[in-house]
Amino acid sequence: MDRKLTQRGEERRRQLMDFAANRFADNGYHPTSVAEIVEGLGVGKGVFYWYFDSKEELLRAILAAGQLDLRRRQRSAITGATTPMERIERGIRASIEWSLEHRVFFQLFQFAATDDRFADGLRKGEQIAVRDAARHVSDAMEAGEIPDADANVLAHNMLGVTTHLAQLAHRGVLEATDDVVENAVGFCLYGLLGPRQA
Amino acid sequence: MDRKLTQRGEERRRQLMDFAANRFADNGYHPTSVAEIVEGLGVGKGVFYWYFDSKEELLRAILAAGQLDLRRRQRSAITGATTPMERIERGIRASIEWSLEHRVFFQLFQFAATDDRFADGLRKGEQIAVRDAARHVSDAMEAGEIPDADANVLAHNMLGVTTHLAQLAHRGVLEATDDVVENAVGFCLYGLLGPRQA
DNA sequence: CTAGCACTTGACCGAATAGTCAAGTGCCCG
DNA sequence: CGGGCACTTGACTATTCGGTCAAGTGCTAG
Repeated sequence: MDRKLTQRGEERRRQLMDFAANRFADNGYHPTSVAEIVEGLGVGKGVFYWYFDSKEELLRAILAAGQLDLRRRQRSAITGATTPMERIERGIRASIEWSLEHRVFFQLFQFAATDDRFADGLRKGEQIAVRDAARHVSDAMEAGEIPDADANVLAHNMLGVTTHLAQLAHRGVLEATDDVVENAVGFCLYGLLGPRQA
Repeated sequence: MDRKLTQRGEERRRQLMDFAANRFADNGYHPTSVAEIVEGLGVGKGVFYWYFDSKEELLRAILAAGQLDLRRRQRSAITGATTPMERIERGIRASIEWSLEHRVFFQLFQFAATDDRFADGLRKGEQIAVRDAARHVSDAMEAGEIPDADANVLAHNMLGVTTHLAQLAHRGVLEATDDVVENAVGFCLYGLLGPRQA
């Protein structure tokens, strides 16, 4: 759906995405009906289909917006870092912080990863972030800061740690205190460092 | 639902769980209807509701069966290990192997974690496994094999790595070769080892 | 052989569901 | 002021959903 939107239209579209994202995250994508969304905003059903072709397209739009925001955060986090390891550490921290701050997006990502209709879209964004991280890992290897290994797998390992931590925090299993975050960051960095040399 | 079942009844119940688990994993829980399940087995709808109170209870039963199998595998994997670190390493390997072998269960776990209706049930089983792992981590700390830290968080970090690895493999993002598994295991162990002492 | 219970059938129900559309409303620009 | 387009309404459709149930069928124990 690409329609000419006035400022008022843009605002309405944002409202729909915002409200739906919250309902999807809290109640689940499938159990949340289009009727529920428009009722929540107090508008007619036609409004929804003026802005989106389908419920599926709505979620895709929400996911894309989330990914864009995350990528921006990651990029801005590593500017100014001088060494590859510093870039990696800042990237890890930024990812954890963003995930903790954006519960709704994060939970939507988690769901989307389990549904083939949305997983492909996610993969592309994830791949970009992972490739970025893997590049810094490679740089660190070339600089002799860490031992050689498969940079891509290592990047994924770190993603696994950060993702799981955010999941736990959002599910209330543990509180994401500074200590816990430090622990996770350290786990990643020492996992990267690998066998103690000498 | 607890009903007296003959051998034939047990078999039918198993068939339902088996078929449904596959459909749930491939198509999603919500998009898979009870009608689809009974049609797939070529039986009437009443059969389904003879064995399960609801579609929700069916998934819960499937999840419980999967968790039981995983826990058994983990327990048997660490018997015979002599040191805490050896128990940890064997536990990690067992978890990865099980997750790779049981794609259907694994994907169902992933989905269930995103849905409040099922997440609580999962949590209990996960907590048991994590507590178990955390105990070995604590033991390793007391034995001086690794530096002191929050054993629970460390156990969760490892779970994050193994879970993410299995997810990637199932999504076809990367092949779970021996090298990749070794890399992940090493990442966990060195993450645990932490700062190089002297 | 028969009584009883485990199991099966499939039509049926009310309550959703995603999505459509003809008929507006109201803002903005010329 | 007036025409046109962005936007909104909400009744409507066709379909599907999870779940029920009265009426069987067929195995098995006595």
